[in-house]
Amino acid sequence: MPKSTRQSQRTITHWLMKTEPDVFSIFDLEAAPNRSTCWDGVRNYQARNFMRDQMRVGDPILVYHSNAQPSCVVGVAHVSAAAYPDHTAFDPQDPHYDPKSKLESPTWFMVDIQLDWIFEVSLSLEMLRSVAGLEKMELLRKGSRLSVQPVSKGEFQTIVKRGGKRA
DNA sequence: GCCAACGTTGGC
DNA sequence: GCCAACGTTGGC
Repeated sequence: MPKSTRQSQRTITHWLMKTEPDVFSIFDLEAAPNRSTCWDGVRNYQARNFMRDQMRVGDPILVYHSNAQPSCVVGVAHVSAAAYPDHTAFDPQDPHYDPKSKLESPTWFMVDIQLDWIFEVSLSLEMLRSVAGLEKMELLRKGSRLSVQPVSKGEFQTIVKRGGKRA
């Protein structure tokens, strides 16, 4: 997409973001200053484009624990800062270092997210597969690997309703 | 640990 | 531009 039209028509307003709880869990997010963090380390172009070109401050996010036992949607956050360059790509010591990302023309971007609430009930993939209205959800597609992905408003509301709010 | 499904790389 | 080889993600 040409730069001039990158941000023209916005079609997505709700999101799901994956994190491995062994690396950074929703409880780490809860414990972070201001219950917020920069979402660094995304190294996939489609996911980057979503963050850079579509996400806006305030957009709601489902937080998903991948590589967990079982993997679950665990709570709700929102975008608290729009996309800016991911500095971890510039640092040779960082595991997410990428030499092709230059200070003057960064390849990788990140947003900040802030926790809203943790679900009373974690929602596993197995459970979500049985919920009416989620048949087309990207997360439930076989082979789905996108770490930042769109969620429809309906899907979002259905999931939030099931999750409840932890006391 | 296995392996399917993807994304990226690089030879041609 | 094609595509085989390779690396990664992530459920199970």
